[in-house]
Amino acid sequence: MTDENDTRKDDLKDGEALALGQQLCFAVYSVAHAFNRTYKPLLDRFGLTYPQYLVLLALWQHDNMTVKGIGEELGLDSGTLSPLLKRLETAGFVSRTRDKGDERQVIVALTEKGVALKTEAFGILMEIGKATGCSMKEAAALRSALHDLNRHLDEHNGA
Amino acid sequence: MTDENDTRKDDLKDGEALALGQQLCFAVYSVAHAFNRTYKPLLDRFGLTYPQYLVLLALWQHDNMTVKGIGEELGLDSGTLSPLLKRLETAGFVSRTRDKGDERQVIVALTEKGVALKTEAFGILMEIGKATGCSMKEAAALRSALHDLNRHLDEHNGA
DNA sequence: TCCGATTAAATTATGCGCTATTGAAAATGA
DNA sequence: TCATTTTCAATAGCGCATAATTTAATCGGA
Repeated sequence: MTDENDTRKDDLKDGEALALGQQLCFAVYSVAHAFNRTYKPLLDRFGLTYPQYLVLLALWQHDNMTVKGIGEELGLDSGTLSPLLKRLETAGFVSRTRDKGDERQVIVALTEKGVALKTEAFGILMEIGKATGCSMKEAAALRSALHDLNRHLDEHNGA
Repeated sequence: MTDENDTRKDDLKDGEALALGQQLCFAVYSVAHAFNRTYKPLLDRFGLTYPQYLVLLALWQHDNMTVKGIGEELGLDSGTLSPLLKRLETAGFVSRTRDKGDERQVIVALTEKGVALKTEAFGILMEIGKATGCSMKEAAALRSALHDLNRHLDEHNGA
């Protein structure tokens, strides 16, 4: 599959690029699923899904965000977030109120229960870091490589 | 968030483990989405979705697989695959026939159109490898690190 | 042979994610 | 001022992902 007659230097041969792109995207795909499966049993105790947890993570770092702000943070749009946030509201973790100044905007804020969950979740979710089986250094390097990859893909897409 | 009084050696401090696990899982989550967005416009030309493409990739490497076999390859179960394979069948890329020997099993095979797509898709999907912006070496290292991570997470889950 | 257990696939229900559309509120501009 | 454009959120429709249930076929032992 990689026997193309392409002898360019300083660049990927076409076949290699194809094979590698496939392997890389599939590896990312698999790991994303694996993370999901790892988090699920832990989050089930709180009645949370993984993306819901990501939204709470964002709010724990910076409370009172608009839907758009959360979307930019996580790379999601309102079509995904609106129903998700309603479920978080129903579950009592966040409140959704229209901004007085600009009534198009919905401000999402943590409730007391949502703030309390941060402390509660800390102890339980800690084991994920250990489940990765990585040393600090490895994990940091991997995270950095993923950020670079993300940036390149975004450039290729959006630009 | 990381100011725990934990001074263990040779292991992650709790706070660091939490922060890193979060950053790592979020980075993977983001890159998976980014890959999806990158592939989508290319696959749209063939009327394929990303997971459908992954199924075809598996079949291009090894034709005539059972649903279970495909599921093991991709980490998906019949709940995901059954409707997906029906759509691929409707689109004319694969055929689904019961095994003569064991009628519980459904053999998924490429049609002529499905085989032809491999050649056709090659040229178009090649640019993904380049979109990663990685050198061969970087990509290979990243893929390897992801495989390790996947293995660790799987061990942590299934054991 | 018959009965129970196991296996394979499909089905159902819930939730995520994207796109496109809608509708309302703001900002812009003649 | 009034009309156009832009922005933000919500909604509907499609497809993926998982768990739980259902149905059917195979295999094993009495």
